[in-house]
Amino acid sequence: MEFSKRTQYGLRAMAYLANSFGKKESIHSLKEISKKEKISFDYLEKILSKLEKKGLVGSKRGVQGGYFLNRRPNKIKIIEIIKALEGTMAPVKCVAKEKSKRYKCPQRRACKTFNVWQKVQEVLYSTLNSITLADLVNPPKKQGFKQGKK
Amino acid sequence: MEFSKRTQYGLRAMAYLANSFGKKESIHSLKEISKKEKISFDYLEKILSKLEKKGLVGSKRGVQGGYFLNRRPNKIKIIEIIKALEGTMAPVKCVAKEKSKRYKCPQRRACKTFNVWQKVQEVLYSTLNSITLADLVNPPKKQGFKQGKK
DNA sequence: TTAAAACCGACTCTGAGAGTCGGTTTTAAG
DNA sequence: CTTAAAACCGACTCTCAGAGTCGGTTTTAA
Repeated sequence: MEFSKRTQYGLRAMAYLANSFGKKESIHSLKEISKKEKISFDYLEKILSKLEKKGLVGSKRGVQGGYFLNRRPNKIKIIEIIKALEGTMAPVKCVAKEKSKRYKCPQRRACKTFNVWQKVQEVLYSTLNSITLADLVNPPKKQGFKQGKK
Repeated sequence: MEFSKRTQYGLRAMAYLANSFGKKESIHSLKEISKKEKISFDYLEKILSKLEKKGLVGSKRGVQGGYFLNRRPNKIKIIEIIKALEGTMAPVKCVAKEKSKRYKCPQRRACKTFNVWQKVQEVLYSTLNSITLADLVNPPKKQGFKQGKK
């Protein structure tokens, strides 16, 4: 039950980009990000490429190019990033919201554990749906985030 | 970010045992459980063995033997089962409560994402800490569980 | 005495995750 | 117009934990 490195790295990279959003230099090369965040250059590339395809970041090719956020940090929910990289937010296949990821086990009807997993998903969802990149860069209070509704 | 089959199976088996707790036949053989829950006999054995070592289930050897819950279902929290099988409840290594599972990454101090993972852990913890096996066997309401505090 | 059960360690098999590599295209700057 | 810095892309390897199997040992009720 661990989030993949992919997701962890991706989130770090996004936070990095968010940190300079709106400022003078808000576009950053792969090289820079990977160096600063100590993430393998080649691997990070795949991650950012994925995030780009999902429309979360934009890119500019050529000299002076790099990546940047496509939206204001407070408009990018953490759950979007995680879903983009993890594919789903489901703790088990049978509760996946995405049709393609879901797997309905034969004994679904009788399954006593279904509700637990559903609850877990719900709670994860509502939590990560209520935090944005802006909250990371500029934490709301001394610690932690406020509880969000679905 | 999926819970392992191990955990999923384990929870199902526990729910199965909880279902007959207190009744006439509250001890069940591996063979029976694996058949009813459609889980590989050999694999389930390893799972129950683990749960036994953690004191969650008891066992009786020999003819007429089997497994049974060591405590009343309402005294067994879901989080205990998950921790026993998953090892930890941490979504990433750096927030693991268990010293042995924790990994403090070099740039911890500057990490903008730490709080998110901590929040996720907190929310998972408080959720699964508030649900017991009894809730599975006999769901509280038409659906879902009430929110629990840490 | 027998058969049903838990117990146990060692083994295999597989796939996803993590990371690497080589080359192509785009583009700002000199 | 040339060069170098960057994104882009597909194919490749490598590893390990998870999932499952197997063969044998011990315990115990009937």
